[in-house]
Amino acid sequence: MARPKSEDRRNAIMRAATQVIVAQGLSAPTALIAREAGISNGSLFTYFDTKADLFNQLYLELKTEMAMASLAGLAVGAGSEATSREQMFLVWSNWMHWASDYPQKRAVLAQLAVSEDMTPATRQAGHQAMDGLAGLLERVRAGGPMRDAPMGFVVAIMNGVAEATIDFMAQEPDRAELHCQAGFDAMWRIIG
Amino acid sequence: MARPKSEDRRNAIMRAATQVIVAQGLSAPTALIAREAGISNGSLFTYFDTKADLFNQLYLELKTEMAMASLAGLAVGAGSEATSREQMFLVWSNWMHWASDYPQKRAVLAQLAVSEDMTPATRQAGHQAMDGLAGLLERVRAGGPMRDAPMGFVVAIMNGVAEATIDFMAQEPDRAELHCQAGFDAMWRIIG
Amino acid sequence: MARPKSEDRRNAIMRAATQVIVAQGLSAPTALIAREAGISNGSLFTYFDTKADLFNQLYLELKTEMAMASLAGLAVGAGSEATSREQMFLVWSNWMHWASDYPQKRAVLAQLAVSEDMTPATRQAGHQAMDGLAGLLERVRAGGPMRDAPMGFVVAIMNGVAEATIDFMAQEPDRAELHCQAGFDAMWRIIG
Amino acid sequence: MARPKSEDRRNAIMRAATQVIVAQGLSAPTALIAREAGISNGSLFTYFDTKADLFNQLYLELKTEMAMASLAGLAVGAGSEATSREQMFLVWSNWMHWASDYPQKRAVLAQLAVSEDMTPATRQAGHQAMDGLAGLLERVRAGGPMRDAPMGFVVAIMNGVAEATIDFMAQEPDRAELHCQAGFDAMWRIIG
DNA sequence: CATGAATGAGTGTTCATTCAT
DNA sequence: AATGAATGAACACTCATTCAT
Repeated sequence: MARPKSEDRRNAIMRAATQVIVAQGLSAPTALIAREAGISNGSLFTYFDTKADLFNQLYLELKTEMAMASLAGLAVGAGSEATSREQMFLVWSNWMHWASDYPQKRAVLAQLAVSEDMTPATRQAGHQAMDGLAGLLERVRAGGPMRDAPMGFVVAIMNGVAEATIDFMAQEPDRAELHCQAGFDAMWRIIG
Repeated sequence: MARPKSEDRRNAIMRAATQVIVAQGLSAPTALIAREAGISNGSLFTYFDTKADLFNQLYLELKTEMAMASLAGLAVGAGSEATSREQMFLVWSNWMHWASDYPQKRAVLAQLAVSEDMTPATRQAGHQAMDGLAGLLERVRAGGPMRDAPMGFVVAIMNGVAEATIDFMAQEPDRAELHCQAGFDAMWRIIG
Repeated sequence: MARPKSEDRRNAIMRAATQVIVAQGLSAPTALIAREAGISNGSLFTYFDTKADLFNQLYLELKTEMAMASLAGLAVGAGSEATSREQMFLVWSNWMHWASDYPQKRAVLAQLAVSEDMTPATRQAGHQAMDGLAGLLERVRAGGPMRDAPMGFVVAIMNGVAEATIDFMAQEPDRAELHCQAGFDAMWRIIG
Repeated sequence: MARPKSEDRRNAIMRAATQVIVAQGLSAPTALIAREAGISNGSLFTYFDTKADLFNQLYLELKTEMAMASLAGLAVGAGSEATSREQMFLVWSNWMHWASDYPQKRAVLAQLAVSEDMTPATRQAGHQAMDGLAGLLERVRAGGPMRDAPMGFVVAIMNGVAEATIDFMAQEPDRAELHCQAGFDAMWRIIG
């Protein structure tokens, strides 16, 4: 089958896109991304049909990575001893630290999230990446002050608090853990 | 440089820019904005040096308008009889309803806020528009659970909750007042 | 009204397009046409929406010019003393000599005629340019051996003979008049 | 260079090229031709050095096929009983019907004939394919009204009439035979 | 100051051809 | 020889900005 499409190259493009978007925004030329990835400009299009396609896939990949990191260590079964609050804190902490550890990825994710050319399908798939959290969050909400609010509203607020927390952890790295905890407390006061 | 003869024309451009950005995003051509404003494409540049300049000024104008609307009816002196919570709710309610009444302006504001070409100066000035709230917010925070967190963090979280609330008021207009109240309660639980 | 769109520039583009197409064919870059016309590449698109648009207009212009030249001196009224044959020869002679005098225009016309991006509307309009000939040709056909063939067939054959004649006039310029006459005789034997 | 292993593959490419050119014109991608032929895009270039090479060979092949079909049944020796007119009509009829039977091949031939990248050598060879007709045509011309015109001129005119006839046979299939005859009559009136 | 034509750098994408497998 | 990924030149068209009128 001749030279097979290389997973390495695909990843290199993703990595290059992330860096270039951080530096230049979403309007960065595809040619620059290609160069950064060490391939020819034409080659980019054997891996992604269009620039928008690349962006959609990049969004999904980053979102999925973030979700996986956030959900790490979360017991899926019912037999867990941990309280909801403890579980929630685990997720929150994972989330915040992933964002702190990969500020570029998080920045690009934020830009892509508001980009015009994210497909509805992509957004849909992005939400699903967080599905592992759904049950837990549902249980928490049901017993808290927002029990009557729509789930989407709760999620949106949680996201808002999370974004703010991440920003401040980045702004004051020395007090990152403090902010992480403060953000969680705030969030918990809302829904827990 | 711009030495506008007509304030009307400047306003027309601002209004046109808002509409066009809603429809096409920030990459909308200046020529389209000019046409929508009923002027020639060249004329736009006698009112704004560059496209980025227009965007910066538009951002400031919208942000200021939002701030003015939010702060309406807020007693500036210390002699007010209203409690902090009551004052805060007034601001919150004003804010939410401005956003509901002018969804286009709010949408554009949101896009501009994350745009690469907002200058630091613009962002700075944008914050100042909210200065009228500073004292009140300071007082509230000082007595609440986030008394040890930096002010910016509190503001950021409040913004996050506000954005989520606005979105849901728009999504379910019939239950807008409910969501407005729920959003406020959430916010108050965090800082109040 | 600021600098008005200049007819001179438009003509310069048409002329440049003709030359460039002769040299490079229809796949010639628009940038080259622009350069040849002494304008910037962007300017070309203020006069023509697309490359195809330019080609359509060029086709029409050349076809019209050819038609005008061919019909020159043809009496339109019924009072003409000239026989049909004489009138027909006049047209034929005009036609052949226009093609001989402007070989580039004729060559470009031939290329455009078979181009994929000639609009049906353009072809339609192109036919109309020859309308002045319709009545005469109709009369000639009605009295000749092809009286029962569709008019379009007659026209097509006439065109075929004309093309062959033009080619040979160009190939042997010294005997151009001879070939012109021979071509006419051939044509006349078919339809006259 | 091409050292084809399989004549079948070569033919498949030729066939595919014909179909694709009909659908998309000469600017059709080689990759599409390859896919249509059931081979990889790279393989195409082991059979043909360049796209232009493929087109030249395709032209020759089609032209030769058309010539073979046209000359079928034509007695080569001098002993034939048939008159020149009868022989000529046989050729004409063969020609017209080949074009009617293989409209795609004929359409592609027409496109290639005016293509920029037909080499002089190819055109030369194309003419030779018709050599079998030369003697007959020569004899006809010598006794007809075009006896003084160059042979090439006669051929060109005959081609022109033929093209027109083919077009009309295709346009009105019901009256194809009529047009075939009418076309021949016209042609014969010119040279016979 | 208003107009809108002029400018030309910039960009996503295509595609003939090459070459590693 | 066959495959199909890699290459990179090419190109139509856009658009912020300038400038002649």
